[in-house]
Amino acid sequence: MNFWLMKSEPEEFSIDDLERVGSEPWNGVRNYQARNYMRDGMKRGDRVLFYHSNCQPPGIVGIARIAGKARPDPTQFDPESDYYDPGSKPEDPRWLLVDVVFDRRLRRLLSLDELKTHAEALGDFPLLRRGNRLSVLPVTAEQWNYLIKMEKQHGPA
DNA sequence: GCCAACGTTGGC
DNA sequence: GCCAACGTTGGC
Repeated sequence: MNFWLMKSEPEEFSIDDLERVGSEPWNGVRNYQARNYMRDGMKRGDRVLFYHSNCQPPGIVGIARIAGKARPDPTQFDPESDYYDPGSKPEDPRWLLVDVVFDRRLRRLLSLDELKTHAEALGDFPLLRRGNRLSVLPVTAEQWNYLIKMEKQHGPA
């Protein structure tokens, strides 16, 4: 089993939305590296840290699971979609999605600010890398366990 | 709203 | 294949 962090802007799709719908096709990923993580790295049952980005405060808010292996993202073939890609052929889809299933909310927000204060313990945590903009990031088992321990402790004042 | 970081595009 | 221009992300 692998661990991941996936970003979402809560104004677009929040952990509340995921809890309500239960499962969401993660469409619209149009970055090759993120696609490759989904295609090559994700399997049914993988665990996901659900991260709220571009909001105040940004941070990890919940946990989700991956429902199954990546499949073609239908929005790439829809001319009406913001994610339409006229260069992608149905017989050779360029873009993939995975289905993300709600697991639970965190007991408390693990804010980006707080995560930064644990940068040393987290080691090379991709979210904290300078200039990182990827919406799908790998997380190690050690980082996962550390973050879950953080969740169970009291946060900063 | 600003802007640093960085991916993509397209002219050459 | 280089690289300048441009677009997007996302924290601040």
